[in-house]
Amino acid sequence: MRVNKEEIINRISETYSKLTFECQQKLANKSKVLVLPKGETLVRQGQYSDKTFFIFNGCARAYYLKDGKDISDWFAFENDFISSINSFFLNIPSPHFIELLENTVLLEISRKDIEKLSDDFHDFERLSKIVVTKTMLQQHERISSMQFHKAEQKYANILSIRPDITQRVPLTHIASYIGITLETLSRIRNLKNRT
Amino acid sequence: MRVNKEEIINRISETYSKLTFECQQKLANKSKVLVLPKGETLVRQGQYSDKTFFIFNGCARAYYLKDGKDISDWFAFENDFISSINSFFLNIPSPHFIELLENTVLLEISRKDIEKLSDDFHDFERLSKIVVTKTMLQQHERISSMQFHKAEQKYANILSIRPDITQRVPLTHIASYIGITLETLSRIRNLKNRT
DNA sequence: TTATTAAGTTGATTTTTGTAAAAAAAAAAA
DNA sequence: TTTTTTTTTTTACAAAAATCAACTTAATAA
Repeated sequence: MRVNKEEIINRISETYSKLTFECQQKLANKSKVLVLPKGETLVRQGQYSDKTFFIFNGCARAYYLKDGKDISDWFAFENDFISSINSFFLNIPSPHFIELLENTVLLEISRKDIEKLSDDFHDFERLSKIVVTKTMLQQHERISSMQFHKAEQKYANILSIRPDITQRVPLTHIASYIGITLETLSRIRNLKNRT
Repeated sequence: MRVNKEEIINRISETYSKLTFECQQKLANKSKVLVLPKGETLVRQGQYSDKTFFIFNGCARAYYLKDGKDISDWFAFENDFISSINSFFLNIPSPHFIELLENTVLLEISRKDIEKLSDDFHDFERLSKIVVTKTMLQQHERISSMQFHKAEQKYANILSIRPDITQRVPLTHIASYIGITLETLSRIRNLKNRT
């Protein structure tokens, strides 16, 4: 797949917060386009990951293994950013894996370069603030949804936020993401079908 | 209680990200020190709240009423910021109340002024990014803790983050914050005592 | 295509937690 | 202090969801 780096950066600028031409160019110098197949692992548990990834198209998943169980922590679709957030922000070994759930085109940027760009360009600092703020608001939403709702309500909630998720993400991952077992999710869905 | 505004602003600058003297002065012009007693309500449900509050000392709680039940959404202690996050960032009527759990000294700043300061000062933009990032990381931590842990582990978790919370916040609020009932929390605490 | 593996469903059972109501303890007010 | 109110604990019971195991369906590879 042929992809143009400038087009990706332009999309970031349009989606989050406008960047000057100069800043976009500097970002282009520092970033790398990756075109990768479904199943590819971007980050492994235990490894330091100082990269953040912008999904141009496709989708990715962050998850961790807890007592051998696979627990999904985050999904990112087109126009979302994803990183191993603890490793990226706290500079510790990643507790997460990140893998691609579809063939995906993404832009990779390192923390070092983000820091440099944030130092040099006020508008880049703003963009990164806006990205973080959006993530923070999504997490807040997710906490509300988890805090005193039944499994059925949590599932309804994620469907309302992303109606196509069941077409793009295996149910096991959706289940662990909302904090229920696959079996419980399966039952919920069957109740729905019968009505 | 006598409190010096410059001292509060200096503490913000030291805690999160250094502000130039000029920026600190501008912030002083725009902000207001509040000295309020325990029990005071800062924000009511349904009201637009475009303020953020920095807790110099004391503590505050954001909560909402869901089917008549009081559910704690956030606690803020000294050196934390608190706001009705949906109202503040999305400019919608607040789903939350915010109340003080102790006699509290705080600094109030409006969104309009934060935006202006962020436009005018790169270092203020950076500070606000850092505040949001810290909140985002705390929420991430909280999600992990809620996702696949039993009530007991969730309680252990909050205690490890803030060991003095049981001395400062009624158990009802701690329970709803971690998404369990007061009765369940009470059972957990008694199991602990017997070992 | 067939074989193999992965993903999702179903049922029986157990564990965990919520609900409701009452009692005890602690804190605040008179 | 005594009274009143708030907070926390305790119990019995019900509901929700987890676990375990078997089975079905779908997807992938040979």
